[in-house]
Amino acid sequence: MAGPARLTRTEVTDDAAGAGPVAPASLGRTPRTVGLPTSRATIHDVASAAGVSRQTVTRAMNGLYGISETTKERVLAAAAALDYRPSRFGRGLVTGGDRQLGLVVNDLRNPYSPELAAAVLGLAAARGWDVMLADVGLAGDSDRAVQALGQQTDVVVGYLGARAPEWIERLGPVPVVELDPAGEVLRGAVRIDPTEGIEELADHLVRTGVRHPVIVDASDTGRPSSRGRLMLDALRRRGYLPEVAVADAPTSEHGAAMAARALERFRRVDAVLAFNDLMALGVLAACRRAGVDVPGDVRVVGVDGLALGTLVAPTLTTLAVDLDAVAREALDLALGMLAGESPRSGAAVQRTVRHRLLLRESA
Amino acid sequence: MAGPARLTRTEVTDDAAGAGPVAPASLGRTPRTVGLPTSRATIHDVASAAGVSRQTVTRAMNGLYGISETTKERVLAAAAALDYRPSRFGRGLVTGGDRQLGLVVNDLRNPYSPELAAAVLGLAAARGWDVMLADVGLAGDSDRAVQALGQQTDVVVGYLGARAPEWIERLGPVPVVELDPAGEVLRGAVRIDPTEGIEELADHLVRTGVRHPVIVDASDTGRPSSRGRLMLDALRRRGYLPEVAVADAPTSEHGAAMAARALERFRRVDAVLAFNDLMALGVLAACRRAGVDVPGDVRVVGVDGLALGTLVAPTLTTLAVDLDAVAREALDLALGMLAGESPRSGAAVQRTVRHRLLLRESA
DNA sequence: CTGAAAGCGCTTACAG
DNA sequence: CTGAAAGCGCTTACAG
Repeated sequence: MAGPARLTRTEVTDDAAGAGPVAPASLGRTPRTVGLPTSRATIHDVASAAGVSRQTVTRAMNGLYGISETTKERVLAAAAALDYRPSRFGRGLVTGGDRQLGLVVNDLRNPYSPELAAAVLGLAAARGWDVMLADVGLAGDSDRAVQALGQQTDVVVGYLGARAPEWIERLGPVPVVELDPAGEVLRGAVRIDPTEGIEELADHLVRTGVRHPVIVDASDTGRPSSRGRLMLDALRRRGYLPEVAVADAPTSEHGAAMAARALERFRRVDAVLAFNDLMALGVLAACRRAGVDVPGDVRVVGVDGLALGTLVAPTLTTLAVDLDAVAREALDLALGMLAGESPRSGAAVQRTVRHRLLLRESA
Repeated sequence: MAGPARLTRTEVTDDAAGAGPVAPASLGRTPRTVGLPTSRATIHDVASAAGVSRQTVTRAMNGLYGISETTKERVLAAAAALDYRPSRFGRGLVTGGDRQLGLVVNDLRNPYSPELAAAVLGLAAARGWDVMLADVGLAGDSDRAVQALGQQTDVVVGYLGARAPEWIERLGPVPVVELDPAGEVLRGAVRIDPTEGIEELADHLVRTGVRHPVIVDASDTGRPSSRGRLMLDALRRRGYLPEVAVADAPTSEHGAAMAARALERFRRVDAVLAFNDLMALGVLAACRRAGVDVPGDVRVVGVDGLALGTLVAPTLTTLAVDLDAVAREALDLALGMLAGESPRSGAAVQRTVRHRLLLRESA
């Protein structure tokens, strides 16, 4: 595999600027019309340029009735000449503006995030909402990103993780719907509950004759995750004594490494339950390298139900979460909070979406 | 593989509302304080509730100097009691507000989109910009989505595809930077040019002794894409006579289907160049099913450089795009246009980022 | 068909 | 430390 080579070679073929001498600071902005202010044109500028009043400009710009074709054209021409763009603030102040939804994801590079975002975006678009996105895994200053989101939007939905209490405090009165909350629910939340799915899975393992399952877990505390503990419980109740390995991050690399070690140490392993699909993909890779057949020798199961799981061979059996349902419940909750059903100091409110066993080829 | 089972079972454990009798319409919103208007509280409401003037409220809310601790506390208490949130429009009108970047992606479920979005988001966050996202592949009404984006943001960046001219027209004076433009550049654009990468790739195929390459292309016109034609040219100039198959969408399924057919019809195929990584992943799957070894029997190459390509076996050789560079050039261009370097009627402006051969295991 | 007035909710000088 | 005034850029009634 090639190393991280420098990929960039950028050629600039900038047709417009950069050729002539540098203009003095006061002329830094190309003046479109002599004598015009350098800042953005306002409705006022257009009105005086076209020789009409401000509300005539409004009529022309917004295609309203009650304006003659000729004045309309004159106004539009003036607007175009001035590069006029109505201010979203001026307009929003009087119209109320579009509803805006702030979506917090943890890392867009983790394939789970875009699948969730797609679900939220689709639903939001259908309702005429705009969506502002913040990635707290990517942003250097995630505090600022979250705060900005709160200021620019009507409601915030997303993965707040361990810092939820702090961020919710910072967000103040903004309605917040946490997705898959880690701790206590302060405002609104959509829980994603694997309990039943794990029971289904455990039954499936028994049914298919698995004898020595292993759990490849992940958590940043070093101790098993709650999901991992549920898996362990479900297996123990069925008479299994599974090993549990805990990685400090749920990446495919960690999944591969832990699976490789498990295969080496416990020759009789015949099933691996991974914390999520990404780790399970790593497990599949490790099996391949070790010459272990999946699902013949070892069954492999992930959690999340990513589309990604259908692109590999064998395709990945998984505890799937219906992200459209998560998005639906989240927006529904958010709308309710916005309407005042659960004010700031009101009781927390939550919904639950359950994982479901999605049998594909790997188990 | 399991069919599209219904994944959702949603249980509502809504703690707050829905228990008591339905309130009459006029009381639909829980009144926090008797006699208060049902709409959102304004700075005015807080001022009169706290018995101070509006700018004292501003001071308290924004943590400014020149306010006594006691009045500050009183104001903050009143604000909390009223669930007061400063209006983004009122504030934006006077402060100018945060810069906002509108990002247009084509389909968040295609792994290319989130990788691009992550790059743009990271850069935007570093500069203190907010990002609004529109998915024109997902949105029912993509026209509305694009227009809304133009109204709410300072600049629009993204994949406009075939409808670019129409949307740019609709966006009016909003600075627009197209990514990988399909047609003529009307405003600003970052081109992604595979020419050199394809030459590199063709040389690599010659060097590794490939004799019978096949191109698995995609385009919605039925005719080869420009990328496909470049591949064909490069191979012909080296004495190859490659078959070209054109799918109507660049999906892994199509990649698999076309590869399967090619492997069946042309037994001597020893390399497949796919339109993109997603198709190449399908090609890998088809090879596996056909019992064909990659890269031993057939070499497989994609285009894009998705992280996904490292999760499969063998890992995918690809013509990679440096999306951080794309994002950087796009924001740079956008900033320039915003500063007035390329006004509406000015010359179009563009940059170029080149693909680069990224050798992994599959070729 | 067009314009003078009022006001949306906030902040920024400026007085006191 | 606090408030009266002005104004940000727009639209919505209301007159003419």
